[in-house]
Formats: sequence, structure tokens, C-alpha cells
Amino acid sequence: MAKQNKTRYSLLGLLSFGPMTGYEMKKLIDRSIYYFWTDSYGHIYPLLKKMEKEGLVVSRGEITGGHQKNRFSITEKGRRELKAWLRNPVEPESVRSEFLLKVFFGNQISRKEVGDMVVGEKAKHLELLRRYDEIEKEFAGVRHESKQFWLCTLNYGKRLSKATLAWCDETTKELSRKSGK
Amino acid sequence: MAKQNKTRYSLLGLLSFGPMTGYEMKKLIDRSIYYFWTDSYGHIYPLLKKMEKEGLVVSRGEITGGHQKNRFSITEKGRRELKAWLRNPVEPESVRSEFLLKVFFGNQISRKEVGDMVVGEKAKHLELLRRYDEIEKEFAGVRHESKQFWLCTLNYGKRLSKATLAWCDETTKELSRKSGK
DNA sequence: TCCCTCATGTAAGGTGTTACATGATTGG
DNA sequence: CCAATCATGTAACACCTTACATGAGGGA
Repeated sequence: MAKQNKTRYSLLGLLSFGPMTGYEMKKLIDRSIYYFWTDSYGHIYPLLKKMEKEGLVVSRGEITGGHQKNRFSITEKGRRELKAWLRNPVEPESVRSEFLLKVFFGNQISRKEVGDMVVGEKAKHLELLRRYDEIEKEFAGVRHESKQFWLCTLNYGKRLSKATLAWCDETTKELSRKSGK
Repeated sequence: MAKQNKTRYSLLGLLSFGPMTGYEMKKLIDRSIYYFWTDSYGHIYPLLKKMEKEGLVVSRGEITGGHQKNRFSITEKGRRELKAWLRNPVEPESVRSEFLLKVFFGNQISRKEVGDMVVGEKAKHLELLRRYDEIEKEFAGVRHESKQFWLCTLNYGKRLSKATLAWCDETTKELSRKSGK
């Protein structure tokens, strides 16, 4: 049996905040939790259908100006499943960092080229930090019972990015040292 | 077209250090780069065959005591492909952290339960740090032209785990505060 | 004798992405 | 009028894991 489907829980979780269309879920993911979660339409839409068959969600078709919209709500069964998942221990995740893999085999190319990669990584995380600040500003006015938890995950992202920046600087120095045995 | 296969490069990279069997590659991955890369036999063996057809690796069958072993070497073409990949920009990776997803939806369960999750995460990273030290000790005696790069990735792991520990402590405090609006 | 490690491999199947297809609405 | 966004969905397919299968050799 392959790995368990986690996307269903991200959708159930979002629906626990209130009814939403698949489109809105995707947008919300892209705007607010993209730094630790992604999903694609090609996965979301079929999955919502499947989950409706399983009785985890229900949809109410809305026709606004000749256009069909499917707004989903979480059912009691769905909420139970969400909570059960939340209480289950976190399954070990397989990390795969293409970036670190490249650094690991860095000896195949020049030290300068690896250095450039590190600079690129630094730029990525500077950009991320900028976007974290944006999210924080958006949060500033929000009042929601989940807000404390949202700030926790945001904080996680910030800390990790800052740690990565520090590593980038250290590594840049390390790689510029002569031969560095 | 779906995402490009990265496992092939991990295998080519390992073979750039010297000839190896599929079994040895898997063991090496599990022992030395497991903290940022994983692979399974069910993927490695078929892929090596495919890569041999593509001329990236060659195998020499060895029969040691009636048992068949396939020792692979990287070809010139394989080395070119490895370098080309190393020089390509790192493709954006889709991060998916089940742990953070659970924290994000933490409001569905009790604050104490989320706190326990955080404690569990802390334990994981303490264990990781312990294992990083082990790897470092193993490295102590090694002389290899790639060693500097290996230490860089190791350092990355350490820094990230330390940052995670700091986040865990901060979050534990934050969650134990009364209501914490 | 039994278990662990060495060693290779196949089959099945789930997960998730990209590309494609369609059409309405809204704002500049 | 044109572009962007809203909105849904299918088809194809690559990726990778798990479970299963097999068998030898070595050590306790």
C-alpha cells in the first residue's frame, strides 16, 4: 500500500473554516500556506468528488449568472475524520532536496558554480521572508480563533528561512577559502 | 509532462565516486544523505536498467559464490548528464509538511494536543542532531576531494534542526499562554 | 537452527502534476 | 475588445512506495 493521501485533510481543514469552492480552496492554499503545502486543480477537483461519495463533504450547486459553482461544506463525518487525522502521530516524511543533492555532488563542477547556487538559494529565502512579512501584515487586522496557530506556522517558516540565510553566508565563506581541505 | 526524475542524478552522483551495486547505493543513501534524500529498491533497480539502456551507466556482472551481483559504473555520457543537471537551476520544489498542516488546523483539537505534537517534533530533531554528530565523527578520518561539500550539507541539516528546536521551544511557550489571542 | 544481512527484482497501486479544454465575468 | 480572473474538469502519465518473492552466506 502506498503512502496515505494527505491532500484530503488539507481540504477538510480548509472547509472547517467554512464552505468553499474547489477554486477558492486552491487560491487560499496558494496565498496562505504555500510555504509548506501545495495542491493542484487536477488533484483537488476529482478528490472533492470522491470525498463527497464518501460522505466527508457535501456540495451545493450554485448558478450565478449561468455559471455553475460547486460550494462544498464539511459534514460531521468529515469533521470526525479531520480530528482523527490531527490526533494521529505525524507520519515520517521523506525529504528530498534537489538543492542539497547538488551541493553534495558539488565537486563535479567548480567551486564558483556551487557558490552561485548558494547565492541563488539565499535570494529565494530573502524573497520568502519578504512574503512572510506580507502575510503577517494581512493577519494584523484578522480576528479568528485559529489565528494563534497560523502565526505559529508562519513563525516556523521565518525561523527556517533565517537559518537558511545564515547557512548560505557561512557556506559562501567556506567555499571561497583556498582549497578548503 | 510531469516532473523530471531526480533519482537518476542521485545515482549518477554516487557512481561519480566509484563503481557500485544498486544495493550499495541504497545503503549509502540511507547512511549518509538520508536527511535530505531517500530512495527505494523498487525504484533504484528498474531505473539502473533503464539508465544502462540510455548509455549513462554500464554494469559488469560479478558472480561471487554462485550469487549474481551487478556492479555499475558511470559512463562519459552519464558524467556529462550529471554535470548538465548540476549546472541547471534548481527547480522549485513543492514542500509538503504534514506536521505544519496539523499545526495550522490545530484549533480543531485541544491546545494541549498540539503542544504534544510540538514536543514530538522536538524529539525528532534532537535525535537528528545526535545522528548528525555520528556522521561527523565518521567523516573525521575520511579524506576525499568531495568532503568539503559533504560537510556543507551536514551543516545545513544541523542548522535547520537547531532552528526547529528553537521554534519548538517558542511555540510550546506560546501555546501554554492563557488563550493567547 | 535461526536470524540478519547481502542482493536483486517484479507487480500493483496510490499520489500528484502538467497539459489540455471550455466558457463566463469583470475591469481597463 | 482584450486580458485577467473566475471556475470546473478530464486525460495522460511520471514518480515512487509498499508488498511480495527469492535465495545465498555468515554468525550466534
